[in-house]
Amino acid sequence: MSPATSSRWCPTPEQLMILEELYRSGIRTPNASQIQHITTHLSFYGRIEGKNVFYWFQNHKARERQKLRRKLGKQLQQQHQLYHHHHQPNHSQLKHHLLHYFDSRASSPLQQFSCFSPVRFLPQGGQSENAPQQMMNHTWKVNIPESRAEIGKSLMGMYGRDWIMMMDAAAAPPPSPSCCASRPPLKTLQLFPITATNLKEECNSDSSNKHLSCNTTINN
Amino acid sequence: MSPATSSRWCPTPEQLMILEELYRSGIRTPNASQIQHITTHLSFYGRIEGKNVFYWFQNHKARERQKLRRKLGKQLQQQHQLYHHHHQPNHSQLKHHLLHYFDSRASSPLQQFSCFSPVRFLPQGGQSENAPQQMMNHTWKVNIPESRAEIGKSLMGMYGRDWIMMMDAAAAPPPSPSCCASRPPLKTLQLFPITATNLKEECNSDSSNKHLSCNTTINN
DNA sequence: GCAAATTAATGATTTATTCAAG
DNA sequence: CTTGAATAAATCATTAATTTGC
Repeated sequence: MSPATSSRWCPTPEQLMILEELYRSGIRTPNASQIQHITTHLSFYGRIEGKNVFYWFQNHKARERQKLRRKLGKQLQQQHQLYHHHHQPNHSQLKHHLLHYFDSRASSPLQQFSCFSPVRFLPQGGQSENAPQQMMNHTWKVNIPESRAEIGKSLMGMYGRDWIMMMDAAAAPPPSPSCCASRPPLKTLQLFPITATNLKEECNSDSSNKHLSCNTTINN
Repeated sequence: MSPATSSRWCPTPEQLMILEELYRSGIRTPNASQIQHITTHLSFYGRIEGKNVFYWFQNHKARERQKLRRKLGKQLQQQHQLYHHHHQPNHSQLKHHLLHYFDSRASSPLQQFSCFSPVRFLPQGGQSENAPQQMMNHTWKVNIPESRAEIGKSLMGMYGRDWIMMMDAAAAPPPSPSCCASRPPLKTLQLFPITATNLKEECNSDSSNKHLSCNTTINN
């Protein structure tokens, strides 16, 4: 029960706020670099690891989706029994269409190709171009001969397209590992100069079929 | 299309054979150490990475399961319409029971607790106790201060319980990276002195309910 | 007020499904 | 058509809210 023995990550309010803001700004499936940066940044507010960020986005996306799914289901059902009793336009399918909003590939195409752009917040200034080699974001085919002992804790994310490898960003143990350490708000505000492409979250029924038609025509 | 650019791993026959043998011997969900060892060993027969091993077991387990599922489904259905036409004993549930064979936690309990035992094959002799620190299998809370540049390619397996981190075992580039490089059989035979606990693969219908009862009574 | 007991949230794992190379 | 790779869905498990009886 001691905070050091706590088996799972307990996000501080600041961490949570930032994560949610990033999510709102369009990030759904951060890749290795993004996770690394986010983790580094958030580690300032408390202990955190890459996997926590990874999981958080995965869970949050899934749960927002299911929330929306439920809401839409109820809504459509209601609408249905109010108006036309027959001639059903296949609700589940419509729901399915709408839910494409949450697909990481479908949403925010910008974030798929620019590695760092969505996470422009590093408090140490925006010199993210100065230390690119720390990320080794290009290949996982290098031969590291023997220095096994100093691997980092690293992440295999069967995610971003290739397996992400990154050190745990939360190297510095924060002085107050317990939750709810309310720090000064800091630079949280300059975090999101992001061209939020297509978010909208509480999606309102329309304009989603374009997505789908695009998707469905691709395969088969 | 060139072997260096090939987008996905193409297992050599030897690699495949060994993997299947390991699978038959009871391994379903190898943990970090096991993946590491397997990868190291298999890398002798051709280029391979930890994630390949990881994926292979995942896919193989899933597909054996679905194969069995289909077979059982057909079989039961057939039996059903041959004999008693009514009084159905809930087939889907029975299938569900049988499929517990494939659950990594349910099967081969030995492999869950002994890290190295199922993979006792290291060709360099069984001195696996001499270099334990290369695996860092105890904690993911160490601080690696700055040596980011020499991370390995590492794996985050949201698998064994904690995130596995391991170097890619296939450090040495094999002379013939193309598939189907038939090497001499080598020590493939001394690989499996494993106490195969409960395998049986082509499971024959009975004896599976114990599993389930054990599982269901635990939670709730 | 305050713990024990319940319930709700959510972090972490595992399984199922889908995509796409060959 | 097979199967390696990737993603989404379902599930498990632990922590936080909340309720309840005292």
